[in-house]
Amino acid sequence: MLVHIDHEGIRRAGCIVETEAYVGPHDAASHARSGPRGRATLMYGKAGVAYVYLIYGMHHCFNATTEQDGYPGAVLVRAIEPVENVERGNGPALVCQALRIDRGCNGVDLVESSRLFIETASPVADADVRVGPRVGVDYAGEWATHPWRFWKADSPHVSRRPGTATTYDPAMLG
DNA sequence: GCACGGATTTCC
DNA sequence: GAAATCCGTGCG
Repeated sequence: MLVHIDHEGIRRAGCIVETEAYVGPHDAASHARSGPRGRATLMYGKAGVAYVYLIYGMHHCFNATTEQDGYPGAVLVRAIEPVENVERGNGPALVCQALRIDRGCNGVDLVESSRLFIETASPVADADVRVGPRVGVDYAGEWATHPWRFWKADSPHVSRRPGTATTYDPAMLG
């Protein structure tokens, strides 16, 4: 569950039901593809940090950094199931809109922070996880076909996109 | 310095 | 199917 407490102390939260992984310097779909510069610098830093960026000049996307310090990685939160003071969050930009997350949250340590963090609430069983190609990264060639999008089966809160679904196999993760 | 396009959403 | 709308990246 992703939790954000805004400037007025209002707590908003939702269970994460859809994510995408962006891993490694060679992932052509990742912002880290151009090296540890600019906004992607955070992806090269330590894990557990909020990476929030502006997309299409008007929408925000929230990521949590992953992997070891020096090796780039992040998980994009694409959808949440409303839990507290949230109406809808079926899409990366809508997640940020619903939780009032913007670039002011960029760089926040999700482990240490008391205003933006992730809680383990009701984990999704492996059997309910669906896997497919990432969305909106067709420009990335072969990397666009990697099955690095994960969502909760039959959840009405995942972003509405046509997607080839396979079941999740924990062994597939290297 | 400047042109180009995007990890999206919404409306025609 | 296309617009809305900034900023990082790439190239000069």
